[in-house]
Amino acid sequence: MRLVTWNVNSLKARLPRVEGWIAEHAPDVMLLQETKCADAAFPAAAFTALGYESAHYGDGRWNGVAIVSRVGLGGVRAGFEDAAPDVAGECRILSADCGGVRVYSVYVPNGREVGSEFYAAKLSWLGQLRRELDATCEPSAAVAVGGDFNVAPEDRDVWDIGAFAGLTHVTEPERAALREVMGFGLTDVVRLLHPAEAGPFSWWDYRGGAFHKGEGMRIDLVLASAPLAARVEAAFVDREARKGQGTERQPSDHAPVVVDLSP
DNA sequence: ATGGTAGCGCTGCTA
Repeated sequence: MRLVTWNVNSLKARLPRVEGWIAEHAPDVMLLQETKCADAAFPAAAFTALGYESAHYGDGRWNGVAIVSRVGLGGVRAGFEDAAPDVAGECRILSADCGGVRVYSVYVPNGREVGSEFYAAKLSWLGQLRRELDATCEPSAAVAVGGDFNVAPEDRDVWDIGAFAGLTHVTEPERAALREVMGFGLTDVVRLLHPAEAGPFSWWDYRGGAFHKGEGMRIDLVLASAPLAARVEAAFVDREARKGQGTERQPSDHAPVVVDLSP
């Protein structure tokens, strides 16, 4: 089973690229983030035409998450089961059962500035994610939590840690909150299969030619429970999908993260 | 050089 997570930065703007990527890479389950559309505008028919079921949770201009599957799609839950008041109201998590795996598509808040109310909300959201897992699944089952975490787990997951002094995505509280999520019993499977290298990065700023300068970050993750992590045959970032700046159809600023699982 | 790009949508916010 091929499981993919991809922050598409507007599904409307990216649909041709997403369709093309599906045709070329034949994913079984795709976790999408930043669809930037309302449920009524979600292009479900485009996925149906390709042989996929889909579910979406979005309310308009920002955020929005989706799950697309050709191996079944049931038990869909939009949002947190028990949303705390400080994390309610944004469409950032969607979960479902696909091919025997409980999958979560997550879009962690960016945090904006360290110390801001948005930064506090990001830490709170990650805490809520851990509680969601505790309440809705078991680490002994096949569970995958994939998405844009907006946290670089280690210093080597950014191009130059010196450039991040005082900035979000690399602070210890963010990393500690991510570790709390993983403490549920989840393994970062790209890191599992790439134990010694920097990155591989999954996001590059649109500005300043960051992609071509290698100035990226690894913030899109697939976290798997132990039974699922044991099935990982490959885990990689498709950098090709980040290319094509200046062409008619722009790429997302994120590349797909691909995980291949044995039956 | 306090910039830059992309998306949404029409003014400025978000990333």
